[in-house]
Amino acid sequence: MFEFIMTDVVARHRKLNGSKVWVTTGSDENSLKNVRAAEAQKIPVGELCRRNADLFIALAKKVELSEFSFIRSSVKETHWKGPQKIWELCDKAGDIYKKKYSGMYCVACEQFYTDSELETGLCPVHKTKPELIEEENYFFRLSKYQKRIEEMFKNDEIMVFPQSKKNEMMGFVNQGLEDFSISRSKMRTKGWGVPVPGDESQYMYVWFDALCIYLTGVGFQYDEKKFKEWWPASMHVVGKDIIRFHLIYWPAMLMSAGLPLPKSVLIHGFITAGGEKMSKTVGNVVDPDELIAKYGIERVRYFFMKDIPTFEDGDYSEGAFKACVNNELVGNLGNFIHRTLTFAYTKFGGEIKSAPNESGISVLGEVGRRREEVNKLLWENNIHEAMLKILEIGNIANRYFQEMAPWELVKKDKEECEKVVSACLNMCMIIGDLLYPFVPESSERILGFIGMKPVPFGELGEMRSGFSVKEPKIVFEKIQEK
RNA sequence: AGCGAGGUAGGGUAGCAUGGAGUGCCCGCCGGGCUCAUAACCCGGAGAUCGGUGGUUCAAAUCCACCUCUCGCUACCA
Repeated sequence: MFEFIMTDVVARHRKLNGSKVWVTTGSDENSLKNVRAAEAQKIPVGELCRRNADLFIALAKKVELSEFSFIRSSVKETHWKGPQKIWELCDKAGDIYKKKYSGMYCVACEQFYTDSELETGLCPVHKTKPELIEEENYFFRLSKYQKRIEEMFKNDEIMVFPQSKKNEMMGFVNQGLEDFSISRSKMRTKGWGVPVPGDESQYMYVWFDALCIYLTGVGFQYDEKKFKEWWPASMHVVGKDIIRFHLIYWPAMLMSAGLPLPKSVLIHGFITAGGEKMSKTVGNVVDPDELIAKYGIERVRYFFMKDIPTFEDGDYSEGAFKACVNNELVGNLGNFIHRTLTFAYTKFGGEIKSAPNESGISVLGEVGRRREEVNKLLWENNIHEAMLKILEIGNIANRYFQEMAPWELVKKDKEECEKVVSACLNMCMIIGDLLYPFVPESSERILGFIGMKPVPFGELGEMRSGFSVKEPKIVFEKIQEK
C-alpha cells in the first residue's frame, strides 16, 4: 500500500505539472510459493492468484491510483506474449544458452540451497540432508553485460533514487556478474508459469517474466501503438529488497532485447509496526484495508508520506498515527486553514478585496521560497521532505496569524485587518495547492472554499487580491479518542 | 569474513564535503500568553560528556587512526 500511495503522489505531481502519466502495476503470480500456498489451502493455483489479485486491485483503487493497468503474470491472454517475445529477442542476440545446473535440493522445501544457506550441510528448515540434483536449465549471459552495466551506472543512464542504492549495486557489479538461470524444469514448477518458447519441458524463471509486466502493462506485444507511446517508463517504484532485479537483470535483459531502459528507479524501504518487522507469527501485521476503513484514505496517505522517510524504513504505530494526524495535519495545517476561512467568512462576509500589506508581502515571500523547495523536492522524488516543508509553511502561517492578531485588529482598523486576512488567504491557497499530490480530496476541498482548483506549479502566481470565501467547513477532522 | 551505510537531548532527525561557542527541526515534557480557530495557535524553558579512545589544530560533531555497537549487500529464494 505504501508503494501505491508513493507512486500516486509522484504520479499526481507529474500529471498536475503537465506530464502524461500512465501507471502500470501487477502481480507476479508464477512463483512456486503460490503453487505451494495453493496446495496448502487445497484450492487451485489460479484461484488463489485471482483472489489475491482482486484484493490488490481493490486496494489500489481505494488508494486512488489515478489511472492504471494491472497485469497478472499468470494470465496468458494479456501477458505471456511479452516475456516470450523478450525471450526470443534475447535468444536471437545469443544471450540464452543451456547449461547443467546442479545444487543441493531439499525435497521437502522443493527448492535449491546454496552452501551458505545450508546449516552444517542441512536444510535450514527441515534439518534434513538435501540431495544433490542435476537439472538442465536455460541461462542468461549476464556476464556479457558486465561492461555495459558498469557504464550504465557511471553515466546514470538510469537515475537511482536514492544514490546510496546505486553504490550498493555498483559494488555488486564489481564483484563480477555471473550468468543466471532463467528457467526451471516443468517438474519443478509443476507446470505453473510461462512456458519457454520452443521447449515444452522448461518454464521461465519467475523474475524473467515478472519484469516484463512493465512492458505488457503498456501494451508490448498487444498494442504496439500504446507501447510506442509509453515506453520507456520514466520511473519504476520498487522495494529495496528487489533492486538487483531492477537495476541489473532487467537492464541487461532490455539491452539484450534491444529495448530502451527505464529512466529512473525509485527505491523505498519497509514499514515496521511498533518497531518490529511485520510478520504473521508476531501478529503485528497492519491491514491496509482496515486502516483505510477506520481512518479514511486521506489521513492514511498523509501519515505514510509525512512520517515515513521516502528512502528508508519507517515505523507505523497507532499512537504515532494519531499524533501525526491530530497534531500536524489537524493542528497545524487544518487549523490554519479553518481559522483563516472562518475569520474571513464571519468578519468580512467572505469578501476580501485588498492586497496584503508589507508584513503580508514579507511573509508570503518566505512562504514562496518554501513553495519552490517543495516543488524541487517532489521532482527529486523526496516526498517525505516535501511534506515536511509544507508543514513548515503551516508554522509560518500560524505564527503570522498569531502575531498580527486580526481578531484585535478588526475592531480598530478594519481596512488593515483585511490586508492581513488577504495574506492569510494567499497562504491557504498555496497550502491547499501544494497538498494536492498528497491528499488530493482535501486539497480540492480547501481550494473549493475560495473557488479554485489545483494548478501546476508556477501558475498560481505570486500573490492574489480579491477572494470570495464560501462558508467553510472543517477539512481535516481530529481523530477522537473513543 | 569482505564491501557499504550509520551511532547527535526521552524518541525521531538535520548539520559533517569547504573545522570556529552544541547550532536547527519534528514528537514528547514543563511554564507562560492568546481567544479568530477542531482544548486548536503563539512565546519561553528543561533535557546531549555529538558511540569510545587517541591524534592533527589556536579551535573538532565536523579532518586522521584505532576500537566498539547497529544495520544493509555478498546472485540462481522470490
